[in-house]
Amino acid sequence: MSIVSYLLSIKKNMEKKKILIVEDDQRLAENLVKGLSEKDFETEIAFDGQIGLRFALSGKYDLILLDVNLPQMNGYEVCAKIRERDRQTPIIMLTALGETDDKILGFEKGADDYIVKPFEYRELIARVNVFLKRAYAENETNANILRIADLEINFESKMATRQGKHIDLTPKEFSLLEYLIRNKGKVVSKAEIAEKIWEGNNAENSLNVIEVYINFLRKKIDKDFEPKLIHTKTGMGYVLKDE
Amino acid sequence: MSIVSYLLSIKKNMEKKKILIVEDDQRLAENLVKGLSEKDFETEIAFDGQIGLRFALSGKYDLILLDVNLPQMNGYEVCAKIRERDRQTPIIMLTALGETDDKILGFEKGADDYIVKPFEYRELIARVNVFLKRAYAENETNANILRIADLEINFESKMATRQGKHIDLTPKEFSLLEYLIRNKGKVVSKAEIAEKIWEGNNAENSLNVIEVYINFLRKKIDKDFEPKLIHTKTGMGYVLKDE
DNA sequence: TTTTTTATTCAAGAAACCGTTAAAAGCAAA
DNA sequence: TTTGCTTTTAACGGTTTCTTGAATAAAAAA
Repeated sequence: MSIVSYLLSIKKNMEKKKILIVEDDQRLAENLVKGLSEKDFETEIAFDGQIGLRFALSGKYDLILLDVNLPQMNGYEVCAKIRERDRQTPIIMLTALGETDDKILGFEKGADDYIVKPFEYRELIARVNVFLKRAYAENETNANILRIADLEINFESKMATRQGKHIDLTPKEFSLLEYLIRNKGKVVSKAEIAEKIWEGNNAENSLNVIEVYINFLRKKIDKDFEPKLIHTKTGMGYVLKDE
Repeated sequence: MSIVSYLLSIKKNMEKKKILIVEDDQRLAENLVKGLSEKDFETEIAFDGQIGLRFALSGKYDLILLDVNLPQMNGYEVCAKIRERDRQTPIIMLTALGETDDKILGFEKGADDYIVKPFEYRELIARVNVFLKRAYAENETNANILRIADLEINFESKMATRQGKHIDLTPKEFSLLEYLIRNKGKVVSKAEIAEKIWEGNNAENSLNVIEVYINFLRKKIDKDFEPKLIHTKTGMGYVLKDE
């Protein structure tokens, strides 16, 4: 399989990737949005460093484009603060400064790449793809079974089994459980779940549907088994863990 | 922990990383070896594309530096052939060609980065570190953790542990403790805490809630342990320190 | 030492959050 | 259209978390 068709096959399987653009130059920001949308990325813009940081920490982006010269808080600072909490999400710095010292500073603060303006879109997009491809490849290592304790889900049959017993799941139940397994050990907030599984079109109020679905899942995968796998962290979210 | 000290701590823990240099310009190749050895990398050189490819496929390298203009087989071809077998190992292309088209071609063939000669060593090394850091971080479930003495808080599981014992915290307790740890060694006033953790909407009078929460924390993280970590500076505020 | 200020602790009520049920709404195949 | 299944909404009770005020204790000032 060629690299190109490999990339295409990835693109097809994945939901749209979300990119956060932190950039105060409105014209440039809009151009970025346009360029990235054409390539099927979802984008959001933050016009200053402080807002950018807050957005970035929401955890809903797959990659962050970060300008250096920003109002409120400069890009290096934003980058460092993001990295205090989140070492995962790729950060590409975007700036007019082309001096090596500036680049080194960016890398020291935890940036993954550093693109000097003016740049060509094609290059930007190529670099974005490098990091997304890697991030994606990591998770997808061996294909179609995910496990935790004696519970496993199978993507081909869209079924779960626990202690070898088959469990039927509806599509929503399946994707919720998938999300929880992919994040096992990590507390995921209802906002996060709404974002990823309910497409974010949920207003804040209607997080109740998640509670209901957690309840469905518990009945199916925890009720008749030990140990319980779904745990509630009141005020924070849910975790799937084996304890 | 700062990004820099984090990187250092990784460096210390890991065995030397092996880098393959595929480059026919002998002078440049030797300079690369020298520059990288200084930073504690192990290197091997291949002077043409075919040999480079054979070395690369041996799977023993952590990263590959790949020139484009090579005898026998050019760098794009080598890159493509490596990627047929191995999607993992990071490849950084190294070339005098700075045209966007060339870069795009490199990325299409599966390169991860593309550095244009002449370049500064510091930048090269920074970029090498980006990819090694990521490759390394994957394996180490490198959760985001803050520490002081034998106490740590984990942002993923939203739990604290002291002397290896798990401690459950409520959301407010967690963010208060986080704030104290981030400011360890520094006396933080109740006004400051109110501002950051209670959103400042508290009038001055009701600082009592903070005293109550400090008390909650003490019960959970200090009561059964030595040494005490939360200290009161009457009239000034609280400090978290190890003494 | 006494007084005054500041901090700790406790208990109880308020508020926010979660689990559960039932019923309505949506949807697709028969 | 009817049927059967999935998804969503709404309501209510129970639980956990948060806040408050008052009593007690400790520290600083007089």
